[in-house]
Amino acid sequence: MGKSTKISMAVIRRLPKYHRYLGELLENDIDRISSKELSERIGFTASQIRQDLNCFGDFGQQGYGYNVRELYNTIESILGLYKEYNTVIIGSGNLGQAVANYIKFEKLGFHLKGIFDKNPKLIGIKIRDIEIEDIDELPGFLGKTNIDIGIICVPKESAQEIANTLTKSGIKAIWNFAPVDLEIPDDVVVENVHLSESLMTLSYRLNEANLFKKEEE
Amino acid sequence: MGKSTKISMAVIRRLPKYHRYLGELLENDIDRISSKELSERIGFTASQIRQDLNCFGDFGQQGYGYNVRELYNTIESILGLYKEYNTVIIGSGNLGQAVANYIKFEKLGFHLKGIFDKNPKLIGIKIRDIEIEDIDELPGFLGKTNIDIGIICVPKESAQEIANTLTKSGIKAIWNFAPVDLEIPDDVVVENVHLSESLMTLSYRLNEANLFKKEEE
DNA sequence: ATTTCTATGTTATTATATAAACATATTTAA
DNA sequence: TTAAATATGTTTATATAATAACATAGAAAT
Repeated sequence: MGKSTKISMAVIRRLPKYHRYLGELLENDIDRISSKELSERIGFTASQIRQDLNCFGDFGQQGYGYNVRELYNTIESILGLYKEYNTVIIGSGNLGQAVANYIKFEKLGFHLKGIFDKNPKLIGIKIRDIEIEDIDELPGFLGKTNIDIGIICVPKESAQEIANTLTKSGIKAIWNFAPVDLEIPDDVVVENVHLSESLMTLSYRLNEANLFKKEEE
Repeated sequence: MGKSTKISMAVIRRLPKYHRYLGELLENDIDRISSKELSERIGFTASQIRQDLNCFGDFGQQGYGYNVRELYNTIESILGLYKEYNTVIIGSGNLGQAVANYIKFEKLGFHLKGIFDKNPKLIGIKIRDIEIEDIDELPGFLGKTNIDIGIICVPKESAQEIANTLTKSGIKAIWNFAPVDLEIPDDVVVENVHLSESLMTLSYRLNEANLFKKEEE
C-alpha cells in the first residue's frame, strides 16, 4: 500500500524521468517492464527504481514486473499531470517569450492565461493570442482569474516584488527564472530555474581536471 | 592547502550560489564575512560553508573570517569564469533564441559564435549580429572555429545526432536543453536543463499535500 | 500439477552528505 | 600586554540516500 511518509526531493526529482522513459516504452508498444530492464534504460539501479516506486504504492507484480501503461498513468497522477493548471508569465523578455511559446507545456495541461510586462514597448504585443498587459494590471487580473502557477521571468531586481504580488493574491506555486532566492510563505512552493548557475556548473566541470594540477606537480 | 580529492556534485552545485551572494556583498561594500553571517544570508549552515570552501583551499582566517573580494575572485577562478568561452547554439526556436539573447552570458565570458537551424525560414535571420546558418554547415564550421561549448536547443528527436556531431569535432562541453539523456564520451561533460522536469516537479509539490489524503481518511 | 524461474516489496548494509563539536590561531578589547 | 572573544579548518557524529540481500508471490515451463 502507499506510504504517507514524507517523500524526499531526491525521489521527487526522479519521477519526471520515470514518466519520460515509460512514455517512450509506450510509444514502442512495450507493455511490461521489470525494474532490471528499466534500470538498463534509465540508468538508475533496479533497487532504486523499486524503492522509489514503492514510496507511492505497490504497482508491480512479483514474477511479472510492472504494467507500463498502468505505471505511466499512476506516475502521471502522482505528478499531478491529470489536472489542468492556469498560469501567468510575468516578464516578457526573451526568456518569458520562450516559455510562453513552449507549446509542450500546453500539452501537459499548463494553460497560459496572461502575460505581463512593465516595458511599454511590449505591452499590447500578442504572443499566442495573448496580449501582453501592463504589470500594474497584474493584481486586478489575479483577483478575477483563478491562477495556479506564476512564472517569474523578470530581472532579479523586481523578482521579489512580483513574488509578493503573486503570493498575496493566493497563488501557491511559483516557477522562478530570476537569479534570486525568493522569500515566500511556507505554504507556497517555488521551483527555480537558474540558468546562470547551470552554465557555471558546466564551466566548472569543463575545467575541473586542470583545477588541482598545479598543486600535484 | 587545496585538496585534490574528487569534489561531489552537491558541493559543485552550491558554488554558483556562493559566487552570487559574494557578488551581492561586494555590491554592498561589505569586505569581510564570517561563515556564520554568510550562513544567515545564503541559508546553508556555517559548517557546510566552511567545509565546502575548504575543498578548494584555506581561504579564511581564524578570528577574522573571509575577505569577500578575495573569496569572490577565488570562486570565480574555481568556476572557470576568468576564461573566455566560445559557444554555438543549435536550434533557433524560441528557446534557442532566448538563450542567444540572454546578454548575461556574454558578460560572464560565454561568447556566441554561431547559430544553426535546419528550418529554411530561420536561416539567414540575424540574432545579435549572428546570422542563423544551415545546420548542414555545422561540421564545417566546427572544423575551422574553436568552440568550447555546444548549446543544444533542438527537439528531442535530433538532439542525439547533434551531440554526435559536436563530440566528433572535439567539443568537450554540452549545455543540453532537449528533453533527452544524451550518450556522450566519458571526457565530455553535459549539463542538462530539463524544463519539463522542473515544471513537473513543481506540479508534484503543488499537489503533494493531497496525494496521500484518501488513504489517511 | 509440480517445479523452476522471475522479479517484486522490504529489510539490512554501505556510502554519502550534512551538522555538530572542538582545538587553535588571530583579532579585539580591557 | 594580557584576557576574552571570534571564527577558522578539521574531526567526529548524525542523518540521509543508495545499494545489496533476501524471503516470497506469482509466472512460465515441464
